[in-house]
Amino acid sequence: MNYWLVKSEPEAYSWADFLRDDGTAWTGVRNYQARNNLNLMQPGDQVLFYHSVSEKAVVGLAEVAAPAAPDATAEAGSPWVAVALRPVGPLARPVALAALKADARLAELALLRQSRLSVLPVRPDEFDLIMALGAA
DNA sequence: GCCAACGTTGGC
DNA sequence: GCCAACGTTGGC
Repeated sequence: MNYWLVKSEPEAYSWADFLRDDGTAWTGVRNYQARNNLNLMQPGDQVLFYHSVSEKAVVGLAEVAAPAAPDATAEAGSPWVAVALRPVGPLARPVALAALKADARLAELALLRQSRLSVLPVRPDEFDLIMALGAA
């Protein structure tokens, strides 16, 4: 079991949209490093859902429903892939970026080190801590 | 709205 | 193969 974090601008595709759709194909990733992370995802992996830009908080938990497959929104023959994600549930309390930065135990969190990457790995200890911070 | 970080493109 | 120019992302 591995842990990940995906980012979405809520104005483009929000957690509420994700719940409404009861999951979605995570298409549109056009960065090789992010793609490599998508390729490493396995069904059942847990995925933190992060709202970037306007909210800057982890808002929910998703899981991988299907592994990487060619991204249907990309040109045929292109290297881009998508995984299927399904919602697990919202965090009782969103965990703000500021809270992540404030916790010394998250100093190595990939999100903080590579703020522009949209699909990031999360260590098990980091995942547990973020889930604890997001619990009621 | 600005700017830093960083990936990509294209000229040489 | 290098590097300047440029575009995009995302925090502030």
